[in-house]
Amino acid sequence: MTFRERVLHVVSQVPRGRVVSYGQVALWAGSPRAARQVGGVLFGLREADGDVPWQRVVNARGGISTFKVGAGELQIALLRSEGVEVGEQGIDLVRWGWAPPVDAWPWAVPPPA
DNA sequence: CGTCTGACGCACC
DNA sequence: GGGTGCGCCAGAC
Repeated sequence: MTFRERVLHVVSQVPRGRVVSYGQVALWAGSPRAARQVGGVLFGLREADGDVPWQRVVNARGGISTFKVGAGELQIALLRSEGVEVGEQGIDLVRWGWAPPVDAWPWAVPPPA
């Protein structure tokens, strides 16, 4: 299982109409400080990777971070089409942010009493 | 192996 | 509010 595969797995779990930050994806992919690498993975997405909802990944402040020409507009359009409110300031993560089920967190297992 | 780079994040001005 | 600097680490060379 490569880092890239874990990232795509995590992103694929984000439900329609919700968003997560690069940092969170990195965290859940097992590399808490590898937020930049998450961006690198999404940057290199191909059709062969299937329907990965890359548009649901935004930066920690709810902003769009892609630099690919046109991708930013596309991302905003896709998010709005699934109900996410994208304002001038970006997205309200408190409202649209998503977190995976607690039992999906390997390190979230509470220590025995 | 060593180096470089960057869809980030955060601490500081 | 904004702008800058730097640590981060997986992957490409």
